[in-house]
Amino acid sequence: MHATKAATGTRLKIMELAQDLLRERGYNGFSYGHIAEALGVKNAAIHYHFPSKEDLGVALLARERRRLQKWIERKQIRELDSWGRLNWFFSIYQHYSEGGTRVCFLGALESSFGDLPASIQQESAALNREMLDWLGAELDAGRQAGAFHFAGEPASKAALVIGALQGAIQMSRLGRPQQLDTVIAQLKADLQPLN
Amino acid sequence: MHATKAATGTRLKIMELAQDLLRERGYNGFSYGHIAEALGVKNAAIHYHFPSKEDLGVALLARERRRLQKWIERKQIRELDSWGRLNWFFSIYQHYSEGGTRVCFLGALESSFGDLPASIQQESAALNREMLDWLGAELDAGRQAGAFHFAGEPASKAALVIGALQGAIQMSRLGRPQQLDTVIAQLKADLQPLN
DNA sequence: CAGTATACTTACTAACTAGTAAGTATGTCA
DNA sequence: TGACATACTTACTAGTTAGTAAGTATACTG
Repeated sequence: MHATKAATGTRLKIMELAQDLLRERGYNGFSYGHIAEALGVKNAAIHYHFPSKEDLGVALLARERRRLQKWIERKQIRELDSWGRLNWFFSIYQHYSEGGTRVCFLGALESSFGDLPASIQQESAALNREMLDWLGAELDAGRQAGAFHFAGEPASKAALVIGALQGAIQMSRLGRPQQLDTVIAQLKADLQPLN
Repeated sequence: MHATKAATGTRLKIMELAQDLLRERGYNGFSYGHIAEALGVKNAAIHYHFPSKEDLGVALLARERRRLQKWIERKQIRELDSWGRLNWFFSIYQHYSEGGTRVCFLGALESSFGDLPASIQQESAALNREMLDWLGAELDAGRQAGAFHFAGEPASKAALVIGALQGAIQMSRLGRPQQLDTVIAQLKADLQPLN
């Protein structure tokens, strides 16, 4: 009596591999054939678990949204201070980067946004909104507590921070693997209280 | 006796259209067929001007690099003050965005970077380097002149700014067309001298 | 033991992809 | 006038794509 079907684990393996391929080559850069070959099965096996590529994309984004919510609600995270939670948020992107070989979900999807299925566009927008909302509230609370310093609206600063992380992880692939860490250090310096 | 062949202008039209498609749908999201159909010619006509898709991509990036250099060297730009040049740089991205429908060149290419031809990867890296170098020097000079205020290395701040612009232009497509302007306003607020 | 669900494989299709070879219309120039 | 270059078209190929229909092996279940 499982919550989700995972008898042989193929479904999970497909998702893991698809996620890596998506973040390495973009939505139009990977095929069911690539996944099938890497897993040693036929492409029809992938269609059995995810009838269309759209289903697979939506499943990946929905899982990432669930993960983000779980992370946010986790006791270990909630017990950290403002800087601790911010560093935890940065570490998500550092993990995404994997040494400058991959980008984050939204960065991988946005560049081909124009011909993405509507459901994937919607899931992307929802994930983006959830990240912006969380970080905005976090920056707001941290500034009120004196942990952060910045001008303007928390929502604007949150957009800047997430945009910078997304852009930096992409730049890291252009022969500049240290770029993400550099930008994170700069973001932290810019948020430092004045004295 | 022309510098470049442009008798009927088809070559130029191809580049304009390819640039729009690239920035709307990514490198793997547009085909010679799309360009040919929109121009009312056959796909072989595109191959006549650009034998391979790689040639077309390289031509687009090389042109963008030339444009950036010309812009930088232009007298009108050189005569502006630090904030004037920075605003001019921001306006490039605002123009790129076209109301939240498209992203910048590097953003469009980086998400499928893994399976891009080597020559396109190199041109992308060169364009990125040139932008970072210019903005880094600009921020350095502006801070020394007292026009800007920021902590840390100019190169790091330049990476943050360009990353934020690249990320924000992508976020603008996720149902948040105002996101680029919001981030630009925040970047400017963060660079403001303290008193 | 029969029936059913799961997790596939085999074998296929229609559409699209970049790219090519050969032919043609038009203009330029000696 | 004739040779040549430019800018295409026609007609094609080989490979890849997402997706489907029908069959099969295995395990569970009443």
